[in-house]
Amino acid sequence: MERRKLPRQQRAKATVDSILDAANDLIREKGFSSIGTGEIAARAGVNIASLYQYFPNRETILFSLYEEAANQGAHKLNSLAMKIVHDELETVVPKIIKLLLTHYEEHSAILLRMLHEVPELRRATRVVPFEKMIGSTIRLYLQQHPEFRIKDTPRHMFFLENLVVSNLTRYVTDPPPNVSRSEFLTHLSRVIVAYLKGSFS
Amino acid sequence: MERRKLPRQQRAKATVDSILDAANDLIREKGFSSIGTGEIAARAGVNIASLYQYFPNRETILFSLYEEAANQGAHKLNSLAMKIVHDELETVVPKIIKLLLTHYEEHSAILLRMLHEVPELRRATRVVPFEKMIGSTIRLYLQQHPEFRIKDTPRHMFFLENLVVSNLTRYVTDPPPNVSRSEFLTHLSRVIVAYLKGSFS
Amino acid sequence: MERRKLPRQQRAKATVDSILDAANDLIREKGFSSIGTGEIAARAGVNIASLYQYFPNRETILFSLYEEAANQGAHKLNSLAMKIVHDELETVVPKIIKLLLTHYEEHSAILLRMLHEVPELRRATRVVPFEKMIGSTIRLYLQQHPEFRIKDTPRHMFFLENLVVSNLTRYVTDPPPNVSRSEFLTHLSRVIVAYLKGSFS
Amino acid sequence: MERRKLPRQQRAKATVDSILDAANDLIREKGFSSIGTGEIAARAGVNIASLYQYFPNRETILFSLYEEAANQGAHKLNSLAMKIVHDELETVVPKIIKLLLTHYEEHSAILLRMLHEVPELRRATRVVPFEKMIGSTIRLYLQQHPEFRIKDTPRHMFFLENLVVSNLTRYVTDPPPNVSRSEFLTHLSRVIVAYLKGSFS
DNA sequence: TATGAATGAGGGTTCATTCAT
DNA sequence: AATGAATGAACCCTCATTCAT
Repeated sequence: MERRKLPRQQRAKATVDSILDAANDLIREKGFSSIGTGEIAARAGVNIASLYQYFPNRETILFSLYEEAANQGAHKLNSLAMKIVHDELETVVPKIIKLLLTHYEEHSAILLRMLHEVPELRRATRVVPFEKMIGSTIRLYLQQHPEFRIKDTPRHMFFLENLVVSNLTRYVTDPPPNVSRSEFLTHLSRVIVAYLKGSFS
Repeated sequence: MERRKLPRQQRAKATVDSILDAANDLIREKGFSSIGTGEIAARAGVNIASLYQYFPNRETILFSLYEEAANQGAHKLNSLAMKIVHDELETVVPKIIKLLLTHYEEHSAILLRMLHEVPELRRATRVVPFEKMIGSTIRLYLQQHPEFRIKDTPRHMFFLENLVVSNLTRYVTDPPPNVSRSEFLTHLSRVIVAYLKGSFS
Repeated sequence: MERRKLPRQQRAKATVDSILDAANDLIREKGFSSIGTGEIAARAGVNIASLYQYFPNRETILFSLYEEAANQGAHKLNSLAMKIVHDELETVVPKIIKLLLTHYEEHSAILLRMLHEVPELRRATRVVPFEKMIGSTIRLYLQQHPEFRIKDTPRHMFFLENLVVSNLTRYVTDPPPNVSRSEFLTHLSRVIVAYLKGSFS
Repeated sequence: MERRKLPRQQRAKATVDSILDAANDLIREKGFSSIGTGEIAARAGVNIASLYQYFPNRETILFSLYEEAANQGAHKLNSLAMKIVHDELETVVPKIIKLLLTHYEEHSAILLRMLHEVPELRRATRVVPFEKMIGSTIRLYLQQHPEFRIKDTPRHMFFLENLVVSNLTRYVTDPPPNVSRSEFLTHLSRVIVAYLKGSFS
């Protein structure tokens, strides 16, 4: 699951990037299971053997794609969280949710469909699902705000994480008719805030 | 996508069933993408050409499997809903949720993983996802209870359906540690009831 | 190393035979390492997938070829040996040697070059080298003729087997100029007889 | 088939040597057909392109290896032969045989397996098989000892050369159980002497 | 009807060798 | 002179599906 060798020269970096880009494009167009290494190489304008100099097998290409999108998202998420960690809850949540929605929209194929459609990836221990990263951020937030009635219990973490991830996921992959983006964001944020404030227990 | 011919004779029925059973078993063991028609036929003790006499292609087998599990679930769901439609909300919801959880647990491979891992199926118009069936039941219920502050608006339907389905789904496929089944059921039901009673708007 | 399935119908037997024949021809023409499954199938006029229905991998094809040539030779050898077992040594040996030479000549590519050039075959435990079969026959003969001064000791077996096999082998693969076939046969037989009679010990 | 350029500098000589050594090691470990140029270069700690600066193709590397082992053996053989050319036959033969056995044992992979397993080498006209070198020495010896009843006829050369080479070869590659080295050497020498003295004609 | 046989199309991967810096 | 990068050509093998008895 490791890359085979790291590109040292500029030319090689370009090759690797074009491979990754090509894979990305093809995934958006055709899904995962139907694309093959040959097709990726062809689209990238790269010899198939070159592809295999940097990626030991097909899976690793997909894995790299996911890793990149997830890490980038986690980075954005954490940056924002750091900045607004001391704001009011009603302000924080919508901002976070909006950022996540945007990121999911930009990388829906990779982040949302890939782990589902290629279950082997999930089994690859090195893959840390983006959802877990979101969960970590939520947990961190809760720990720094002991005033919430909702604590870091397994149950609440489960529901919270799911509340966030599943609604975003579904809004992107299976968008409901007649629900505008802002309407969705507002409502979801409100539900989350209500949950955090413990309107249920 | 239609079955090729309906089995009129007893023997043919048995053949079809053995194919479906074999597919079911293999799916549980190895997932979807890795199982092939030859393997299914072999496991079923049926000649590969016979298999193609009843199923025009690989997809149809999977489709039949899904259809059966979904319809059976919908049937159970509706039966229960009819019986308790006039009970109190706090009684109705946990019963429904429990039934759904049980059904999902029994058919997790088919109902939860298959549509995700085999995206072509989702595109097949004839497949009605079980989630939609759940949505319909919810909608029906809402229509018969105009006293709820939550109405049958697209937004509420979206959140409600998702609340139910995603939590059940995730509880089955990615069970949280340290959250007991009954704890989960209770909490989920409570959240749903709260949502229905409009604790958020 | 087992054949994958046995041909039951006449058609299938023909397919298998044509594969084996094609492989045989190609081996004579080009050697072993350079021929591939695709080439064999093409030459045989058979689809590559059909080939793999009867042979699980490339090696097995070569193996089958060897097995057939070796078994056929062993059979001829034993038939002859049974017939003349009670004749005089000076009569027996030339007949045996001539038979072996003829068999080697007919199957030189398979029997003489294959085991050398494809060392994996030798490691395949199921392959019984033809040379061992010859050795067995020699041993059997010695046991039935206790009057010889040469006994069935490891050392004598080693030399005898080698005397027979290596000279025949080399005569076929690397024929000496100016040594006629009959001259070779006569001389080799004479040496063997001398060795059997113990002109050395 | 020529080396591409002769190494003039010290560093280049070292590079060539490390390539040859690496190839040698790999051959002992894995055989011939399975080792590739990339592997050799990696093991030698040399860039693959550098390798191709000294060897125009894969074959040449193997060829160089053979050439070195064969020439070294021929040299040892001739040195010894010169020294003892006037000794008694019964003394000469065992010494020669022992030297050859030792040399074969030390270079069995190269001298015994390589020409067999890589038939292209044999076809390369520049390769003079070690066996031919042995044959030459035998012939030379016979010419200098006209008192032997065995003359330098094609037939006798064929048998003699084969007697020596094949027994040594087989003893090394396929050692018989329960035949000690010294027993083998003694017996083989005795047979050779007997043959030279014409105990058969 | 049921079964053995056949097949087209592709899919992942490797290797010897050459190019460009 | 030495190295990282690139590549063309294969090769082994599998699978969904159809044919023929």
